[in-house]
Amino acid sequence: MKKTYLNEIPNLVDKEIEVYGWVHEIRDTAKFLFIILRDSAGKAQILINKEKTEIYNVAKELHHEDVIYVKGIVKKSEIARLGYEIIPNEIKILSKAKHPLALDVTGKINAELNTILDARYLSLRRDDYNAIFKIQSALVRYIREFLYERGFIEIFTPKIIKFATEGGAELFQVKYFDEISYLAQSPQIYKEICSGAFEKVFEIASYYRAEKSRTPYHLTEFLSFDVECAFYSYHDIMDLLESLMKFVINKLYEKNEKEFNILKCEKINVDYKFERIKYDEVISILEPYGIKWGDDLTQHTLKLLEGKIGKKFFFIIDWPTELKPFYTHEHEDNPKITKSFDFNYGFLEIASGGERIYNGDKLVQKLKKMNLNPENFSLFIKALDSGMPPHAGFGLGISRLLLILTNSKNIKEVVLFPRDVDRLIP
RNA sequence: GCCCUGGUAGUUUAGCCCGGUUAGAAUGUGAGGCUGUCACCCUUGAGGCCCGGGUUCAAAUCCCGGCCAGGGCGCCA
Repeated sequence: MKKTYLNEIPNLVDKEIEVYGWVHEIRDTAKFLFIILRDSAGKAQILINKEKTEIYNVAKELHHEDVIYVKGIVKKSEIARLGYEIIPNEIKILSKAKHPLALDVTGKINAELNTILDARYLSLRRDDYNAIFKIQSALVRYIREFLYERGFIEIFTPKIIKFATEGGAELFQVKYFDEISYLAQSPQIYKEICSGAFEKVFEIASYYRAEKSRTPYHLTEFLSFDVECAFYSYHDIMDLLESLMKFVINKLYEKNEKEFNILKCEKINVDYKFERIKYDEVISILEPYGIKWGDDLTQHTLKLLEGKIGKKFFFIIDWPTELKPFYTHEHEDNPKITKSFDFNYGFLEIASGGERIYNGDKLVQKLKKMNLNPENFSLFIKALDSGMPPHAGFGLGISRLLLILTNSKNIKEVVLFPRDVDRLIP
């Protein structure tokens, strides 16, 4: 016989099955011992009659999170709240859990975030965290589904890089044999180069920033979803991102209802046109708060904006040139602003992108203007000089999106093994 | 890096303001009991004041420093 997964048992009434899983709950009454068994697919009640001493002698030794094997008959039950139960003919303990455990897997006694992270080996077994990461898996799957359907090529770019190229975010140094290298903070130039060959590319991977940020939204290692498309304008890219978001979120609500029910989080409505608000308009909305043109929009500022326009998905477009990275393409008729966008849900930035400079000479000019060394970009400049089409793209924070979808409070909750300024373990 | 708040059994939490109690509870864990439980229930045992210094006859409680955590800010292609 094969392992039966616990979600299958309603179809196996009166059949003998073999199940494997973890002891989730134990209730000990006068005549019966009730074990709630949990596996990756669901839960089932094991009903043990204490008069069956052979089985009871094994079962009375059970503790929370012990791993067991049960062979038994599935019975429909009016009394059992799950509707079905398993009457065992044999129980084996495969792996003992040493007590006390670091946290309560049933979630009846909650644990602090720090405890939850330290004991990820247990908190991932909790229904809520389990659901979050099943949603993450589905989210990535639907992104791939959407893009493969539209002729995109998935790429894998290097995470160990030679040059600390830009100002801005600090990079982690890595000893690379006899030279110094860095952990990539984005696939930017590599995905642009790839778009010059494949036209439409994407990558889902982790990147690194050595910033001592202590916020509920920043990590030193974060999962990014990057897209780059040749012959796309920034409005084309926003169209793509908007339809992708609608597809992915609707599909999640359709296919992963079980997980969202466990999390008890309200569905986010995406059934509207995602507004594209010009940076200029944002400034005029925020003028009463002393925000002026040229200011970056901090989280605090964006919270004020959310208060004005409400909590929804929207784009902020046409950012001042000096607020955007060196590769961002300016508007031809007004070089003070760029063909760029941020994509937000309320105050939280989820993605940013835009059109890129695709002419080598222009890029060199721009690098010099920003006090960056063109020599460090020689590969990229050659690529631009070798027939680089106009192109645009974006980078999206997967965990920030997951945070919103699962109504979580801290990004560390939705990352399996988060890395922040103070946490390198587990 | 700055500001605020906190740190009490494995976990979660009361007590702290107003110093003196066998430091209380829940859950988990050991023992026993209980008519099918479903946050089962009942009896009973074990288990705790972050670290260092100070004030005081006396510190979980007040003060200072450290470490750790959470939040706010800053930093942040």
